[in-house]
Amino acid sequence: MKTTIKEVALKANVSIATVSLVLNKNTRISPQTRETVLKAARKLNYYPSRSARALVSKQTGNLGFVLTKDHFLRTEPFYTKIFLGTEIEANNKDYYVFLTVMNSVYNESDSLPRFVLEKNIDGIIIAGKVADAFLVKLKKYNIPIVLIDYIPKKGDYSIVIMDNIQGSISAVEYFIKLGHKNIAFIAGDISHPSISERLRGYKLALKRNKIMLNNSLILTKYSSPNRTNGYKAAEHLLSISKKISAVFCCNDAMALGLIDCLKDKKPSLLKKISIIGFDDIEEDTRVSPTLSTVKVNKIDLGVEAVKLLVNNIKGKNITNKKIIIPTELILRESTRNNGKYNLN
Amino acid sequence: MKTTIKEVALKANVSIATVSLVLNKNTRISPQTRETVLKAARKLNYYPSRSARALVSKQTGNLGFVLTKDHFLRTEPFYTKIFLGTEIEANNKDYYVFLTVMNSVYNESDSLPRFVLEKNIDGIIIAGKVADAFLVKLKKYNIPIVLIDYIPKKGDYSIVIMDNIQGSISAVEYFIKLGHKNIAFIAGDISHPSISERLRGYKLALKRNKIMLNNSLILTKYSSPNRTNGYKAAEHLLSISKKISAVFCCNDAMALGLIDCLKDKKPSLLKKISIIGFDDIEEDTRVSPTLSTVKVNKIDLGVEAVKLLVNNIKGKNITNKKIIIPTELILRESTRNNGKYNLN
DNA sequence: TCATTTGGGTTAAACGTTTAACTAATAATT
DNA sequence: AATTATTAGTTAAACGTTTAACCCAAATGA
Repeated sequence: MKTTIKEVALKANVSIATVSLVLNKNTRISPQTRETVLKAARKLNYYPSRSARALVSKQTGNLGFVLTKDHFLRTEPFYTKIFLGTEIEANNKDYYVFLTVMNSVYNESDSLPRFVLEKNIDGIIIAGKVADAFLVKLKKYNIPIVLIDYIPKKGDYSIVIMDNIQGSISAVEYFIKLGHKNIAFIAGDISHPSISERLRGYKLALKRNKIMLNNSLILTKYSSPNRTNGYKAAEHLLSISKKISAVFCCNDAMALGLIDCLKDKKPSLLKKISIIGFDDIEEDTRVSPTLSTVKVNKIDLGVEAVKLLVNNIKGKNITNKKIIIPTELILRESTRNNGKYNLN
Repeated sequence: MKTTIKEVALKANVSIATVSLVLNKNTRISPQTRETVLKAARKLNYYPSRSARALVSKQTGNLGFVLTKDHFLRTEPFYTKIFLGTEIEANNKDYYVFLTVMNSVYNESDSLPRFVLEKNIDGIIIAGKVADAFLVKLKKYNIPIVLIDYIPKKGDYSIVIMDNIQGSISAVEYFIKLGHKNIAFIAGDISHPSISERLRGYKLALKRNKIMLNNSLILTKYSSPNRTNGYKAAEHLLSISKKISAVFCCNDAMALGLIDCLKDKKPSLLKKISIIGFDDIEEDTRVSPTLSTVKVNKIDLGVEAVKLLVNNIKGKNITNKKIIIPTELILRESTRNNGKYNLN
C-alpha cells in the first residue's frame, strides 16, 4: 500500500498540515521539525499522492507535449530530442509530461488532444509547425501555450526558437571565407518559418559580402526536408549547367541525401565541393565525408520551453516571451574545399 | 472553470451518484435517465476529473512507457511507432501514457522512473532490451509489467513480440527459391533476443533446405544494428574471398548501410546480388534499390501490449501471457536476382 | 504591567469523484 | 393478502491532500 501523509505525521509526531507545509517548503515550520518530518517521510518512502494534490490545488501537475506524426516519426531524432529536454526540465520542476502525436494535417472538425478536452494538463508545448486552425481552437481553452520551432503568422504566443538567421550567416560566411562564390541552397518545407529564416540568413550573408544572388541556385520546392528530397535536389543541381562549388542545406537530412546522390552519380566530386547542413543530428553524419553543420542544442529548446511554460502557469511572465537559443558552426570533413572545383 | 458532476446532476435533475453510475455504464439506471444524464453532460461539456476519480478509485488511469535512450533516438522510427500504437489503444481504454526515457546502461544504484517511485501509474510497458537489474528492481513494486520485443533470460513476464523465426525463415527460403546458395547474415547487438532469433531462423531455413552452414558468412560482432555498422559489415563481406550472392540483414538499417557501402565501393554489384532486411521502416528504404524486407507491424505491437497490460491491471489474465505478432515478407527491388553473381 | 506582535504550529473545510448501504416503489411469489 | 424480490434510484462516507483561519506561548513595545 501507498504511504500517506497521515502515517508520516504520526511518525513525526506532528499534524498532517505540518507535513504538508514542510513538503511545500513553507518557512513557517522550524528547522528541527522540518528535519524530523523529512526523515520520517524518507523512512516511510513517502511520495504525496498526485491525485489528492491535484484535486485540491486545481493543478494537475501535468504538461502536454504535442507533435505532428511526421515530426515524431522523422528519421533524424530532432523533435524527439526536444521532447527529451522537456522531460528533463519537467522533472526538475516536478511536472509530468504527456506526449501526444496528432495527424500532420488538421481539419477544422478534428478534435483537440484528449488531455486538453479532459483538462488533464496545466500547460501545453507544441513543437514544430502545426495548423493555425488548431492553435486558434486551442487558445479558447485558456491553457498556457509555448511553441517550439514555429512562429505562426498571426496570434501572440510564447515561443522558443533557435537562431536560424545567425546560424545560416555563419555557415555561408564560412563558405565565403574559404573562397566559395557559387553557393547553392537547398530546402524543403519552405513555409516553415525556421526554414525560410535559414534562406533569409543565406541571402543576408551573400548581400553582406557583396555576392550576387543567383536564384537558380536556390532550390526550395521540396515538400519535406528529408534525405530522399536531398537526393532529388542534388540530382537537380547536377542537371543545371551552373557553377556550384558549395551547398548550404536547410538541414542535415537533406545534406545526407545530397551526399548519397553524389556517391551514386559523381563520387569524385565529394572531395571537391563543400557542404554544410543544419541541426547536427549526430547519427549518420559521421561517415565519409563527415558533415559540417550548424549545431542546434535540441535539449535546450525543450528545457527552455518548460521553464517558460511553468512561469506562465505560475503566473509570472504574464506577457508572452520569445526565447532564442544560439547555434554553433561545427566544422568537419565536408568543408575542406576552397571553391576551385564545381559540380558541373 | 471546469464543469463538475454536481452541475450535471443539477441539470439532469438526479443525484451525483446517478451521474457517476451512468458514466461508468452501470446497468442499474434506466435508459431514459441515462439519456437525460448523457445529454446534460454533453451540453455542459463535462469530463470527469481524473484526480478525483483516481483518489477514490486508487487507480491513476496512467500507464508508463519506458524506452532506453538509444532506442528512442534511433534513426529508424521503430520504437516510436510502437509508442504510437500504445497511445492509440490507451485512448480506447481511457488511459493516458507517460513516456519516459532512461539511460541505455543501468547501474544497480540508478533510481527507477519517477512515475514508479511516486506510484503515478497503474501499469508499465517496457520496449526493447533493458538491464535485468532494472527489471528485478521494478518487480518489487508489484506493478503489472508488459515487455515488448524483449525476453529476459530469467523471470516470468507478460510479453509481446514479433515472429522473428517465421519472418527470417520466409526471407531465407525466398532467397533459396530464387536460386541463392551463398547467403550471408549480418547483425548487430546479437545479445538481443530478437536479433538472435533472426539468426536462428536463418540457420533453421538453411538446415531445412539442406544448405551447409558457412560460419564465415555470419557477421554478428557489431554492437548496434545501425546504418553505419551495416556499412562496416558490408566492407567486411567484400574483403573476404567467399562466394556471396545474397545477404539477409538483421534489420533495415543495416541493410541500408550495406547498400551505402556497395554504392561507394562496387555500384555495379547492386544490380547483381539480393538483399532482404527486417522491420520495414518505410522511410529511406524506398530509394534505389527499394528494399525487400520482413515487415513488422509496429503499431500492433503497441496495441497488443496495452490490451494485455490493461487486462493484467483489471485482474483478468493473472497468468503471464506471450503474444506473438506475425510478420510478412515484402518483396521490392533488392530481391530481383537469382544467385548467378557474387560479391567477390 | 498590559497590549501587541511574532513564531510555530493545529484544526477543519474543501476539492470531485466512487461505491457500499440504504430506500421506496413496483412486481412476483406463495 | 402478505411476503419477498427486483428495479431504480439516493445518501453519505471516503479517498489524501492543501490552506485559510485559528490558537497558544514567548518575545517585544509602550
